[in-house]
Amino acid sequence: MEELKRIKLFAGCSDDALERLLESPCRRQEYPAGRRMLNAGDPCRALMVLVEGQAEARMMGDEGRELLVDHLNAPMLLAPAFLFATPNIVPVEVTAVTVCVVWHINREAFFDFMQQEPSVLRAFLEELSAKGHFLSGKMRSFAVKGLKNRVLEYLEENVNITSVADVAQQLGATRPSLSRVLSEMLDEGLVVKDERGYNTVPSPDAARKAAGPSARGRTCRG
Amino acid sequence: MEELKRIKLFAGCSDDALERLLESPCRRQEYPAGRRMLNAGDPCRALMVLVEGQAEARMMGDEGRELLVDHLNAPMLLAPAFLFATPNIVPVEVTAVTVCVVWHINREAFFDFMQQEPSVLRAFLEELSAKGHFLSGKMRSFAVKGLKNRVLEYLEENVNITSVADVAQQLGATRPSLSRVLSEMLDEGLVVKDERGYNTVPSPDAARKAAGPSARGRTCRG
DNA sequence: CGTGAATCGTAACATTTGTTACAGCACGCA
DNA sequence: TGCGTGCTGTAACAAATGTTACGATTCACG
Repeated sequence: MEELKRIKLFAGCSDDALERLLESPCRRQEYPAGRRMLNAGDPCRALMVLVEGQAEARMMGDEGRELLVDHLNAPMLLAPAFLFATPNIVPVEVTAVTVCVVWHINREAFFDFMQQEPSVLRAFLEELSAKGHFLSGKMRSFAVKGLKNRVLEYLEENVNITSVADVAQQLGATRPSLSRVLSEMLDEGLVVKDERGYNTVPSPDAARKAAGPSARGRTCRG
Repeated sequence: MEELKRIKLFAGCSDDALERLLESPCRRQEYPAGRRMLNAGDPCRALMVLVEGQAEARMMGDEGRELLVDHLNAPMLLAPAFLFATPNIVPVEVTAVTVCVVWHINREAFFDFMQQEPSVLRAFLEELSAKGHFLSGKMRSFAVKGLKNRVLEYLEENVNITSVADVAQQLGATRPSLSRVLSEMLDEGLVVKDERGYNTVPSPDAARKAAGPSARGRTCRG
């Protein structure tokens, strides 16, 4: 239960309330590194709390395409957005990267628990909303942005690109394509490259200067 | 209040409970056809219930690209997934197609209301989960599917394609591109065209036969 | 019956991204 | 040191999609 108290969802509730929740059918499960914890299409009938370890969420597409959707680092919830969905299935597969510890908490017990604990309800709603924000941002990136703009977005939201192959999976592109685009963006002065990998330019002015006056004010797509 | 009772969210709660909710700061607002009801970037501090009319949710991208994300037909909630989000902003713009009537319900009052009414809490969680499902499905389509597969997916989830220009916006493609792809899919026997527009083939066997033996078992990507 | 608006199909070309293949380079290890 | 391994950059070609433009069709309306 000390494990569970580390997650934001349960930060605001009392110890005995949490203990009462754990009297419902729950289980604590360990997964070895590399083990698949959720398959795409699996039903999701329990609240899954990753309390230890790191995992990855991947989405499979036609023709063998694959997308690394998210890095999951404890403590956090797994697939909270699909717990109360109909049909009650997860669209991603979740794989343990390191050894993982996951609590499975009975859904109906958790529902009653939320109704009694305002802080838990609030936190869970915020969690779902964050997921919605995350997913709509991803959708926006893939639907209405080119690869170059996805690269810029990635560099704004993350740190340097140290592994081109890794980031290519997250951006839904192939490694050679991302490598080529990064080379072009280097020429255009949109990114820089140092011993720590690719990164955004230190100052926007430098970027404009490097790209030349003719490129001023345009977005990067040609 | 009779208007509000038509929505599934409030189907399971008593009349006087709903009346107490409406004693909090609420307002009922009418929008003329064509009026923008939510702008991308707007904060979302009230639960918005579309009780009358039809609207559209659009997402803008760089370089003038635009995506028709969803058709909104009363009765339904507007942007429920962002009500409890931080940052509390909506990523889409919502525009009235016909005259629309929208109730704005105080967020905190609704929060307390959910805590007292299990059926409302359950319905709201299901609503958020459905949104998550919807968004992850969209993301999947755009990230790991080609346009032809998006067309097939659209035809499975919807009716015939009667307006190429309309559907192109929903699929994140240009009208000429979708038109070309539809022509190719006609040749390949993946879709049929009649007086009601494009549609899926009546039976999968017919599709395989039309595409020829060499195409058997392959996904459609050229 | 004409006419203008809207929609559609289509063609030619440009841009983006995928595919495949290969060479360079760093790094660990025998 | 020498060798294999993994990651990267890059080139040449293929496929997918965007861009622009034009003609055909339909349909409401005068």
